[in-house]
Amino acid sequence: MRSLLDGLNPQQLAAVTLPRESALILAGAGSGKTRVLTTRIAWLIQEKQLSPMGVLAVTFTNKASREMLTRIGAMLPINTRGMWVGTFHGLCNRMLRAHHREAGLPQAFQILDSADQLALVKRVMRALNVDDERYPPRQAQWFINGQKEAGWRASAVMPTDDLERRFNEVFEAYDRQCQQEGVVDFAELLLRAYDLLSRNEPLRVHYQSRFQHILVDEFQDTNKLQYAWLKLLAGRDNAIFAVGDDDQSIYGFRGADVGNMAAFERDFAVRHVIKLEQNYRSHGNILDAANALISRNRERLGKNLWTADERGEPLRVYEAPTDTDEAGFIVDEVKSLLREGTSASEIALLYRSNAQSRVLEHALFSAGIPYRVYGGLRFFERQEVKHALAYLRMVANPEDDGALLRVINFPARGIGARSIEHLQEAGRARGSSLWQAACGGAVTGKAGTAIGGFVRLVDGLRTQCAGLKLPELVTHVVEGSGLKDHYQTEKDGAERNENLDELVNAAATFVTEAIYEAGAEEGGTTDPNDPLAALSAFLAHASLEAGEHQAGAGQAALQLMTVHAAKGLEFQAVFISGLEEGLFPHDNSLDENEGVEEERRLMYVAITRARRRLYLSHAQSRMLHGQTRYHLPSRFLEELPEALMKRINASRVAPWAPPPARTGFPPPMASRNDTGWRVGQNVMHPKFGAGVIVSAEGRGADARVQVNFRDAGLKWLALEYAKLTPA
DNA sequence: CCTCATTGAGTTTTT
DNA sequence: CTCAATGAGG
Repeated sequence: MRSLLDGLNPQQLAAVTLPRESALILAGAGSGKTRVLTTRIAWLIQEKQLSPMGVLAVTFTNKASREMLTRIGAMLPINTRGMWVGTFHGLCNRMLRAHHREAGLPQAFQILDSADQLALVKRVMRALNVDDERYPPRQAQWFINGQKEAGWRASAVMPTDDLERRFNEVFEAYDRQCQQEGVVDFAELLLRAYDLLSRNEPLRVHYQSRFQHILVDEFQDTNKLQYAWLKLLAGRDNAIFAVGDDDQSIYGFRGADVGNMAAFERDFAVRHVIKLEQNYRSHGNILDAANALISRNRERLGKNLWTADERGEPLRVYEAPTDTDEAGFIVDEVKSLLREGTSASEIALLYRSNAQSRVLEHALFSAGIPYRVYGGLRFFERQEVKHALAYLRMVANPEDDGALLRVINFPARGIGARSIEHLQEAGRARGSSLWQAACGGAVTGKAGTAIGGFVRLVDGLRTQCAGLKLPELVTHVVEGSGLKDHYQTEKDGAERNENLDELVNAAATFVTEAIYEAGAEEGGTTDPNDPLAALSAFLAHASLEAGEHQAGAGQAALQLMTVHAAKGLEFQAVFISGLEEGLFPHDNSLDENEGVEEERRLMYVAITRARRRLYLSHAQSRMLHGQTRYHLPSRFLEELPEALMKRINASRVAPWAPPPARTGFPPPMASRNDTGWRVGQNVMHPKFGAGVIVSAEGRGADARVQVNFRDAGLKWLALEYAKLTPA
């Protein structure tokens, strides 16, 4: 019989078979970290007679947790359903559903996604009369999430300035409103689960004695609250097996704290730190480039990837005059890769920000190459789906003001802004939900009649749905709400109605596949046969897995995504485009603490996605926000060893050839000025260093140019005095 | 109350 | 440029 441990290298084997004690596994890119995680779980169950229910395995994405379950299922003859393998949010949701009473939540509590949350923040701010010019709702949302992720409620926050004081008032009112409506945001799922365990000793003891082994994937991405939750579950006796890579920490901007790795070593007196440094993914040149780049970072735990594989090809570097040319180059190369037999789905086009996908898409579309963009609008975030979900939320819990506001006048039934304001005033006056205000006939007159119609509609749906199974229930709501009819008559409604049908399918799939895992927790109150519980579980699924339900996923298509979205994936050939100062590294990250280091890690992640071939490209000029912008090549290009690279265009494009005119457009205002310098030209200044000319004006003694310096920023220079040299 | 036009802002993002 | 959010007019 084939052993679980066959084919593991010594480090992997050591990690998999560690005794029951906390350990940190530093797993480099492509070093087989998922294999180690899943094999350890299987090994514990098979060789150490650990019950599958004694394992808690946490990941960040649904995809990763599904992958883990699939692999465990392939290794062991057990039913993985019901195992506690999931995302932080998914597992907290599960815990809160099972103990909603102890957690102070209604049985049918709903989960707000970011958009729902922002809407609620805005609503609260309006109620508090907060000036949204001085206090932008987005920032308030960011503040609230930041506090929660650090483990703080509004009552515990010590505001340091006026802005924070105001935001904290919003925070407090927001949480009160959430409680009244019976809704929780993503961060609240974690905070509430943490509070539940820390306050409820019997429950804590119960889970602590159950989860003898806790395994954490992508540990470098945990935030303070997630770490605290893990510590609570670990208690004194349980072992945490943390797998992570500090070099791939790219979510610092949203609260991930690499410091948790050091804290973990200290707090858990970790004796075994195992480094997985053998890379099974990339050719030598690619790996060397990645190593050279990341060695520039100061804050590292230290790790050097190596491969037994051959050196492979050099990295191909291309400098294009414009973003359009860059896209054209990429399309040409893609075509030849496809001709050579590389599968389209094995080719990835990566970029730093989503806005950059447009040019690439345009070029690919014109060339007739099938592609798929990740990170677009997700299924459960589509307008029509959100509307249907809002009706479903009203069925599950009519106190949900957010859901009510979304659909009270959709499809239009004559309830305008004024009527809604009246309703909100009434709700505020009685301290009740909008639904109760509406039922109580708080608004009179013509508007009252319309509102009454809405109340009867929702009441009708609620009674009619009482005995229905989930898929029928969804069908009934989609039709009974009038959404179907509404989109039937709208001109672009056909696709929307297809998505509504797809929602019914999603509900049917959910029932057969997912629901029973959530039910029947010991000590819990969730009954899988209770239709309300089923509906709540489905709605939670919709919030927590917004992205997973995508059409046309399986087809052979080129993969377009941001570098962030590419983490964890690998491809035969990878293009990293837009390697320009200001874009990658991004301007907005440069002034942040360690911002450049995080950008560099991002670049490291990008490089290490490639197995065999890696293209790096940049453009001298680029359309950004409707304007032509000129950027210097990214510093990251200079940080890669020249010996590993092949500049494939050196002969084709002279350094300061004017960008060719685009057909149908006036030529970029580059060439025509009297200063003797060209916009877009790279220059050197004795004091300010490297820069690029952004604009130029005047002549003779008045001639001056505006230069964007990499380090010194934007400057106007009088050419009579400035010692500018071409670079 | 609804539709069209103007204005303004615009990293990365999973849950 | 392109989307979202406001404001004027039907």
